Parts: sequence; structure tokens; C-alpha cells
Amino acid sequence: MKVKELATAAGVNPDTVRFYTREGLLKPTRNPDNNYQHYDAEDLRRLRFARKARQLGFSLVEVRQILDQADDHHSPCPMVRDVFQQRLADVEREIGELQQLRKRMKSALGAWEDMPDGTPDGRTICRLIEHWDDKAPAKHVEE
Amino acid sequence: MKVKELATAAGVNPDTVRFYTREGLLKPTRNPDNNYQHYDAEDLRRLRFARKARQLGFSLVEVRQILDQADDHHSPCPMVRDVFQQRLADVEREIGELQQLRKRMKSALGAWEDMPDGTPDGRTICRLIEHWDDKAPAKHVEE
DNA sequence: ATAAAACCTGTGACCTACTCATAGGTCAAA
DNA sequence: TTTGACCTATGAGTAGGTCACAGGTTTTAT
Repeated sequence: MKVKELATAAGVNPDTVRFYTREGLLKPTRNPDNNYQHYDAEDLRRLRFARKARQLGFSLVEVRQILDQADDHHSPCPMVRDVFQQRLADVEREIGELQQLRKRMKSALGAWEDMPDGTPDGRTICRLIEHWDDKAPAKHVEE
Repeated sequence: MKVKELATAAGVNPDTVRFYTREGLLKPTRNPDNNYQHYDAEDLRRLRFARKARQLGFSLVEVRQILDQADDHHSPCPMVRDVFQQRLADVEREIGELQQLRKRMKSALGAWEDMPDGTPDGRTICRLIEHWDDKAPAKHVEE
């Protein structure tokens, strides 16, 4: 398979295939005649695996570690379980933060309906946001 | 106020103050004696406004547009309302996707408890992820 | 046979929203 | 006066790709 064929088969951008190849997730052979990369069914499996893992929230580095461990015939699964647990916790925290945010946004929208737009006078840049009450400490910043 | 004073007053990193200044969100005057930037109360208001808007999901570009419009004595609020509605929709979509993801992660974790780790044999890189059932079409990609 | 379209290559820039590092200048307190 | 804390500008780094560029190759149509 050539780049675009592999990309199409996995439903990704050909540049993503090239990127993953540069990053060492895919290991195609090279055709010395034309210098093209040649991918086989194994690469397709790796690519699909990588996309699934990315959907699950694994980072590219983690995906590469898993693939590398698999190449060395070590079982990556204990590591996968660990990272996966961590990712699940992250997702749940993120959901909580977004729900907080949604709540605040909705209450702000409600409050804003009664407010005029107003032309900024150098003191009230935009009342809508200035009067936003910021009590919730759900920030990413301080982690 | 000097950089660190402003940063402390707003609870941000001094580098963020410098960054916002470079990006045109803050417009300090310069002390010709020592080449230091001088920020006033107006800058503090702008900075606080910017942080609030960022927390609400506005991009830096949008924040700058709002500030620029305010500087030109146009009311930015209709724009703010528009972008805000859009952001709320984004947040709600994102929450939905994450809840889907959490559901899938939890069911995968349950299924994995019964599965052995297994050493990869070149065909099953990691059963845990390969056997992940990927039916949910909640992707960011195709938007 | 040949010309155009569609592919391939590597490299590097771009995106967000900062944060950090570097090298050198300035200022306040001990 | 020296030390430490601050200031300056600039550039690089982060994640995960995506896109652009310039040039080589293969396929398809005429």
C-alpha cells in the first residue's frame, strides 16, 4: 500500500500517515526504485490501533510506547490499564468542569437578557462579561 | 504598575502580561528612563476582562476584537452575545462527547477485567484496545 | 507518444495560548 | 557595593496534526 491507500483505508489524512511514520509509529519499507514508502497490513493494524488509542485519550507518546513494547514482545497491557484508569479520571474531571462552565454560561445568558448592550465608555468595556460573576474555581491553570 | 505588580494583581504569570502586551490586548506606556512598561488601572481592568472572557471560552483573537471595538467606541456586546451562544453550544456538544467517551471507557474497563493481558504476538498488539468496540461516531475530525 | 493529473518525497511553517530559557540591563536593600 | 529581584526582547517548546512548497514519479487520457 502507498500512503494514500493506507490513509484511505484507515480514514485519516495522508499527512497524518506521514506524520506517524516520522514519529516512528509506522514502519514501512522503502521501494528503492522510486523511493516510495510501502505499507502492509501490519501497518494498517498499527494505524487503526493508534487511532483507537487516540480516541481513548492516549497521547501519541503513550501510543508509541505501547507499540514499541509490543515490538519487543513485552506485554503493554498493564501499562495500558494504568494509563487508561488515569485517562478515565481525567475525562470525569473534565466533564465536571465543563458542566460547571455550562451552568455559569447559562445563568449569565439569563442575566444578560435584561441588560442593555451599552456603548463602552472606557470604564465598562462590555457589561455582559464584566458583570460575569466569577466565583467558581474550576481552572486548569493551577495544576 | 510594573509587570509583576499587574500580574500579581490579576493573578496571572508575568509572562502572560508580556504576551498579552505583545498581542495588543494591553497598551502600557513606556518609561523612557529605564525602558520599563508602565501599566495603569485601565490595563488591570482590561487584563481581568480578558481572563474572564478566556474562562468563558473566548479565544484570544475574539478578546482582542472585543477590546478593539470598545476602544473605537463601538458596542461589542452584540458580537459577544453571538460568540457566547456559539461557545455555549460548543461546550454542550463537548460535554456530550465526553459523556459518550466516559461510557465507552467504563464499559471497556468492565470487559477488560475478564481478559488476560497476553503477550503481543505480532497479531494482537494489545487486546485491551484492539477489542475496543468503536461504534460511536463522536469525532472532532470531520467538522 | 506525450501531456496533464494525481500521486509521491522531505522539509519547514502554522495553529492555540501560553510558559520557559537566555542574555543582558536596572533598581532596591544590606 | 554587591546581591537579589526585577526588567527587557527574542526565540524555542508544548500536542497533534495540517498545509504549503518544490521537485520527482506514475497513471491516465488523448
